[in-house]
Amino acid sequence: MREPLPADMFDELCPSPLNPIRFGDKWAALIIRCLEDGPRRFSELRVPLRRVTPKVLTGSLRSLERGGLVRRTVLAGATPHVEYELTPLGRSMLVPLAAACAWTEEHWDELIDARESYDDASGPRPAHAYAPGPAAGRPGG
Amino acid sequence: MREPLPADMFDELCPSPLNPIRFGDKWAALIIRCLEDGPRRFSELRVPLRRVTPKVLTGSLRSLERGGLVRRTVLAGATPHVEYELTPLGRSMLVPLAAACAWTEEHWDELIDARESYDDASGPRPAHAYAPGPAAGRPGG
DNA sequence: CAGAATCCGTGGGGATACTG
DNA sequence: CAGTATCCCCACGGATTCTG
Repeated sequence: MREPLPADMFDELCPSPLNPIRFGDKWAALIIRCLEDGPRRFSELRVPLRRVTPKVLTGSLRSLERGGLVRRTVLAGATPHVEYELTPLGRSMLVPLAAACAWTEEHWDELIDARESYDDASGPRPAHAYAPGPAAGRPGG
Repeated sequence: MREPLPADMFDELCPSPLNPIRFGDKWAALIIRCLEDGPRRFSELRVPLRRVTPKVLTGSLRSLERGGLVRRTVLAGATPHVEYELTPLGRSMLVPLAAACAWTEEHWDELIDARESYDDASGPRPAHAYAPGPAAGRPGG
């Protein structure tokens, strides 16, 4: 709740297009995990999410707020101070999110192998190699 | 298993951008539900998924195949005959999919209300009305 | 600190028409 | 029947720069 978020909270291949299950937009699931232990400031979020530009992070947070999953609070004071926290609705989403993460973790190797063998088989092909990646992002792990 | 898929299997607002949980691309979750009871032919899938153009349906099926969730089988014969079915991996995905659907169904009203009040509050605003819809689709119901 | 403004590339996804 | 082939649009998301 009070510990700062670790900079290496997520590894570089996260989110991955291999994961078919996605919560919100590309970064939403990661944001939700960052808020799991209590409210966080914008700049706190930027630490584990340093690969996300401020514009994109803001957009993602606005989208979560719009969906009722996150509440944005402007604290009074001389300098800007904004906190983001999960709403009860957002918190309830941790359940299916955990289920999705568990599934992904359990089947990660199969997902890798499946894509590899598909691409091996259809890559060398001359025509109709048609291989559109899924529009998916890896939620958590 | 043998009953044809009903044309009204999904309602028109499905998938909906209100749902933050998404499996694969826009139509993947619907396809998976269509395959739940056994293998289906391309034209069988087109009945409940009649709003999806053949090109897009093919793309979605290829993506599922690439991810190892669906197997495509060309049956021998004079006229083209292709079947799609869930792999064990695809079938295992029914579990988190069901969890997601349950969550969505349970919180549907809250999702609607949240967006409505957000848009009511920020819509009339002059500047920074910044309201980017989430890149999400409604999985099942 | 917490963003906003601007520019821009990529590709998902729809419409339409055609084919082995 | 089971797709392909084109064309097109625009929303997502990244880079960069600027500000109350």
